[in-house]
Amino acid sequence: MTAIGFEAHDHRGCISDAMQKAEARCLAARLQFTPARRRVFEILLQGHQAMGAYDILEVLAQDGRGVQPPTVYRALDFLIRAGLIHRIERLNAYAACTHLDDPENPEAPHIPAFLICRQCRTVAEAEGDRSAAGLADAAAASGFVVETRVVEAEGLCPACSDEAHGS
Amino acid sequence: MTAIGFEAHDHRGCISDAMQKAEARCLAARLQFTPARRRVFEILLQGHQAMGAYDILEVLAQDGRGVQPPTVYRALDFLIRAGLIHRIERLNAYAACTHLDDPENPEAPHIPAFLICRQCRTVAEAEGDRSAAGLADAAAASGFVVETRVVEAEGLCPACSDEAHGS
DNA sequence: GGTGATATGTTATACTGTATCAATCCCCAA
DNA sequence: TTGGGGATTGATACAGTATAACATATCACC
Repeated sequence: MTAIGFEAHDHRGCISDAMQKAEARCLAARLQFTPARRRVFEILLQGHQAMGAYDILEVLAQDGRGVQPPTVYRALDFLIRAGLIHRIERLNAYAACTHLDDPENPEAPHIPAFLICRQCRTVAEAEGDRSAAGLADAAAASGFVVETRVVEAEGLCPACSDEAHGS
Repeated sequence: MTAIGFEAHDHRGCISDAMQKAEARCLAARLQFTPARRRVFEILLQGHQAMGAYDILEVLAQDGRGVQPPTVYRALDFLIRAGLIHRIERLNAYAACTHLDDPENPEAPHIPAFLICRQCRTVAEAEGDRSAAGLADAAAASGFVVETRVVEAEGLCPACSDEAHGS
């Protein structure tokens, strides 16, 4: 269970890697990875931060593109359906998926669990399958049919936590 | 792990029970359970459904009270801090807590997990401590300090599921 | 009775998301 | 080549969710 996002890494490579994987994924699934969608994905890759739809809108505006909310929401919808990004319910925000690998089974949407720093908004993504086990039990016991899950924790990331302690 | 909400029960008794427990809890914690707060809690107890803040506002309006959004949000904030209700992130909605018991340790906020029916909006609340275990592992591994958690599953409750199958 | 903390009233506004309809693009078959 | 149909984008307007800011009132407590 790795939690990318709180560790130093080659960010430029990380972005281009993700873009390539996204390309491959859309190609394989016959999804149209259009410029607008590509750009929104790129913006979300810039930090490992959650961004609101209107934050993205601002960046797009700086590009000189059309800047209506539906444009952004459509791109976000697409990226979510394609499994390239996730919605962070707690923040009403969106973050790029950091588990684009899985060449074996690219279709299977994983069950993500998020660690959200309330201070710097950095989001780390962990596999949440184990987290989901308890839910599955409760659901099974009551006859509830689970379709989607949300597992999120909010708190302080290592860096902001250190800062807070003045260390 | 019981999931109240999908089972038949004495609803009137369920409401008055909850009100009494809430009274006791606020008294013990020296919190002011004012009429406005009491009324909002009561409204949320009416169904085991999640209600939006503006849904509650409508009901309050029928009472002939002041009907500004801040009134409702303040009451909701209070009830959440008091542990009497929970916010359902997935729905931007609020639901009364169904685990007001725990006379041993009323202070300790439990970790709730919700089963949300996307059709009838009924919300069942299960203990989510096990669900949180996986998250705790991931957090510990990366040095993340968890403060709050969100564990929610959306799907079909037994009744709506049966309906869908035309049985 | 005075005082400070808590709670409520009121107005305005910010933030988040969607409905709707028109225009465009692009693949592909006839 | 042409045109038909699905998917995408543009653009306007609006719906739904939440909070800022300031004034007023209430209450516990001294």
